[in-house]
Amino acid sequence: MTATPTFQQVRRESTASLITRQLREGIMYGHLAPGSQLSEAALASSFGVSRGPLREAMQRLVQEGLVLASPNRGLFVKELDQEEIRDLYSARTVLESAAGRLIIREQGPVPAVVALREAYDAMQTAAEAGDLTALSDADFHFHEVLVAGAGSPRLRRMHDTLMVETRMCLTALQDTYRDPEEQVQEHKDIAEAIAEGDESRMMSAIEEHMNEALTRLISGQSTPEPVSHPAPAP
Amino acid sequence: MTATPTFQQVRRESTASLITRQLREGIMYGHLAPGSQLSEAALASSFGVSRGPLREAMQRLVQEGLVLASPNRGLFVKELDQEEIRDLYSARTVLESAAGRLIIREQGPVPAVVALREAYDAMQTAAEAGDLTALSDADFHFHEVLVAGAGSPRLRRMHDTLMVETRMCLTALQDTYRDPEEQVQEHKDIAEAIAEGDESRMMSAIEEHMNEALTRLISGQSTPEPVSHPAPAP
DNA sequence: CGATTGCAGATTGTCAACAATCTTTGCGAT
DNA sequence: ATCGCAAAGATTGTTGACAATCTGCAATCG
Repeated sequence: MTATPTFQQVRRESTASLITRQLREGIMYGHLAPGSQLSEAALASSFGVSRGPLREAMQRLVQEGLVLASPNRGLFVKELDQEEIRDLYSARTVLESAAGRLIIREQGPVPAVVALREAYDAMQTAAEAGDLTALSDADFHFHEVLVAGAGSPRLRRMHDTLMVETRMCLTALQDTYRDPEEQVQEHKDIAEAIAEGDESRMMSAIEEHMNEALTRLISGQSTPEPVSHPAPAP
Repeated sequence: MTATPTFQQVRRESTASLITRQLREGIMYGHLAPGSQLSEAALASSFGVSRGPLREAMQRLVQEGLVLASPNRGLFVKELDQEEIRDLYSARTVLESAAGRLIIREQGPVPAVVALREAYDAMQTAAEAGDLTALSDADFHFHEVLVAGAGSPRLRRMHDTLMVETRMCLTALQDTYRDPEEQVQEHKDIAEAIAEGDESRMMSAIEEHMNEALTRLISGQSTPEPVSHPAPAP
C-alpha cells in the first residue's frame, strides 16, 4: 500500500481570497501605486474573472484598510502620510513589545528564542553576502517570528496587517541605505533581551529599533502628502 | 446671498458597508448564532437586495474574522471556544494597557481622563439605577473611550474588532450576575491610575479587570465547544 | 470673457439567470 | 444490517447585461 504523501487540498481557497492576496502584494510592492484608482473592469479582465469576485476581493482590502472606497467614484489605494506612518510604527511597537512580553511571561522564551536566533542569523548571512533584498526579507521575517512566538492568533493577525503597510511604506518611500551590520545588531539585541527574560531591555530595544526606522522614513520624505495622484474626495 | 444651512450628505455609504454593519450587530447580539450557517439567498431577500451586495458584505466579515468561509459549502458565524476567548482577552489586555501607556506618555492624561471619568460616572449612574443593560453599555463605552484616548487610529481599529467579539461572547455565554459597584470600582481604578500617571498600577488594574472577566466567562461555561445553534436568524 | 449648465463617455452599483459543487436521500448488493 | 453508489435537491460561485452615478468637455448666456 502506498503511504499517502502530502497532497495539497483541492480548491482550498475561494477566488476572492486568491485575488485579494495578489492585489495585496501588488499594493505592498508598489505595483499598484498609493493614491491610484483601481479600475474594476481592467483588473477583472487582467485576472481573467468577472467583476463579481473582484469586487468581493476589494471589500476585503477595504476592511483591511489598504483600499479606500468612495461610493460611486471608485476604489483608491490607501496613501500613508507622515502621521499615519508614525501611527503605524507606534502600533507595531505596541504589538511587538507585547509579543515579547508574552513570550517571556507566558510561553517560556526557549522555543521562540531559537526561532528568533535563526531569524537574525539569516539576516547576518544576507548582510555578509551583501544581498540587501534578502536582508530586507529576513528583517521582515524576524518580526513575523517574534509575533508568531507569542502564540496569539489575534496579535498575529493584527500584526500581519501592519507589516503589509510597513512593506508598502518601504517600497513607496525607497528606504535609504543603512549599515547592514547595525541593522542586524538591533535585532540581536531584541532577541537576546528576550532570551534573558529582561523585559525592560527588550522594550527599549524595540522602541529604539522602531524609532530608528521611523526617523529614517519620515526624514527621507519631507512632504506631508507623499505623492499626488487623482485623490478621492474627502 | 443665502447662507447654506447644514445638509446631511447624501448616500455617503455603500450598500455593502450598510449590510456589513447590520450583520455585525446581528452576530454581536446573538441574533445570528455562533456556528450557524448564513444562507445568502435568505439574507439577501431579508435585506431586500440581491446576492451581489450581500456577498460583498460577507467578505468584509470574513476579513474581520467574524465569519468563516468554507468554499462551496457556505458561510458560518465564527464560534469562540475557551482558548479563543482567552486569546481575545489577552489581546484586549495588550491593546488597552498600551492605550493607557500612550495616554500617559504621549497624549498627556488630562483630556482622556476627563472622558474616562465621564464614562465611569455613567456606569455609576446605571449601577445605582439598577439598569444592567445600561451598565453593560457604559462598560463597553469606557473601554472604547480608553483606546480612543490614545489617539491611534490603528489601535482603535484593532480594538473595535476585539470589542465586537467580546460582546458576542457576553451575549452567547450569558454573563453571570456580578456586583455592579465592584464592576464600577475596577474601572475607576484604571482611570485614576492613568490620572496619576502610574503606569504599573494601571497595568495591574487592567490585567486584574481582564482576568476577572475572563474567569467568569470560562467558568460559567465548562464545555470546550460552546453553543451550537441549529437555526439561522428568525 | 468668464461662469454655468447641459451633454456624452466612462465607471460603478445592482440584478437575475446559469454553471459548478456539495449534501441528502434512496436503492441495491454484499 | 451495513456499506457503496447514484440521482435529486439545494446552495454556492460566476457571469454578462442593465441601471444609476460621476467626470470632463463644450456650448450657451450674462
